[in-house]
Amino acid sequence: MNSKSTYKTKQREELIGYMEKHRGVHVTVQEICDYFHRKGNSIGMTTVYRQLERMVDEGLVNKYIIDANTPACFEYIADDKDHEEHGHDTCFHCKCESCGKLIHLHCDEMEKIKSHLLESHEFTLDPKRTVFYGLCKECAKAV
Amino acid sequence: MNSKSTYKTKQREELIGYMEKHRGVHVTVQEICDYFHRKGNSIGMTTVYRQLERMVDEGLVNKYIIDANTPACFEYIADDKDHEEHGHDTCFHCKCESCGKLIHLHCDEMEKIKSHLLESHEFTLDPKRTVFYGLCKECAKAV
DNA sequence: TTGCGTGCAAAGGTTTTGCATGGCA
DNA sequence: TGCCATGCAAAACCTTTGCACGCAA
Repeated sequence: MNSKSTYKTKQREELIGYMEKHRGVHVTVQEICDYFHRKGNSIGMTTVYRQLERMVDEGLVNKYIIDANTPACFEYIADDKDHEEHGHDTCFHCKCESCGKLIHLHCDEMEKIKSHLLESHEFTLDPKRTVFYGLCKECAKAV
Repeated sequence: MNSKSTYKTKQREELIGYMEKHRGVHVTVQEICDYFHRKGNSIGMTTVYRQLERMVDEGLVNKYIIDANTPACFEYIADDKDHEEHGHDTCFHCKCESCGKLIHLHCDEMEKIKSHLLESHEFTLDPKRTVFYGLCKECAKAV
C-alpha cells in the first residue's frame, strides 16, 4: 500500500523469511521473538512490532486483533496461492466466548458476505478485522 | 443467558439506569466512571468492568472490542424494539474503521451466515456479539 | 449470619515511546 | 557522512486480580 522507503537490514530480511516460511499460520510477536532467541540471533520485540506494522502497511502481512489482553496475530499473505485464487477475503476468525479458543477458518462464504454487505448495505467489509463470536463445537455441546 | 444469582446493589441499579438511558450509544468504562464521578456518586472502575461483564453474560449489553489500546465500548440492547421486531438473529453491527461510525443493520443474511457457520464449521454464532469491521459508504468513497 | 458485591491498590498483559547506539547507503 | 533501524528500558494503556471491607438477603 504505502511505499515507505526502508533499509534492508538483517532483522527485516530474517523476519520476512520467517513470515514466508510460516505462510498460512498465525503467529504472535512473542512467538517470533522466542524463535529467534532459541536460534541464537535474537531480535528485539520492538523491532518485530515495528517491522510487522510496516509490512501490514505494505500489504505483505495481515494483522488480527483479538482482544485487549490477547496478543495480536500476524499472517503472511504476499504471493499467497490460496489468497490469490480466492482473493484475500476468505480468511476469518471465530472466537469461542466460553473457552476463549480462537478458530481460524478459510471459506468462500466470507466473500459472499462481503458482496452482500457491499451491495445491500453499502458497507465495505474488512474480513481480516472481523471476528465472529459464539460457541465452539465442544462448548456448544457442554451447554 | 446464564442465570447467575445477583444482588440488587445501588451500583448495579444506577449502572443499568445509565445504560438504558444511553440505548443505541456506545460508551466506555472510563466514560461511565467519569459521569458518575461528576454526578458525585462515584463507582469504582473495577465494579463497572465486572457489572458490564455480567450484563454481557445476561444478554443485556453488547461489548465491542476495537483494538489493543482502545477501550472496549458497551451498548445496552435489552428490550430493544428493533431486536424484538426482527428477531435476535437478524440484527448485527458494522463499524467503520475510518470514522468510527457504528451502523445497525437488520438482514436475514445474518441467519444464513449463522446456519453456514454451524453446518460447515460447527460454530454456533452469536450475532449479538459480532461486529463487522470495514468502511462505511462515505469513507469508502474518500479512499 | 452468610456470601456476594465493592473498590482500592497492585499486578498482568500487550503495545508504544525515549533515547543512545549501530548499521545501511 | 547522514539518516534510518535497532533494542533496551520504561512508559502507556486497558484490563484483571488480591484482599479487606461493606452490604443485600
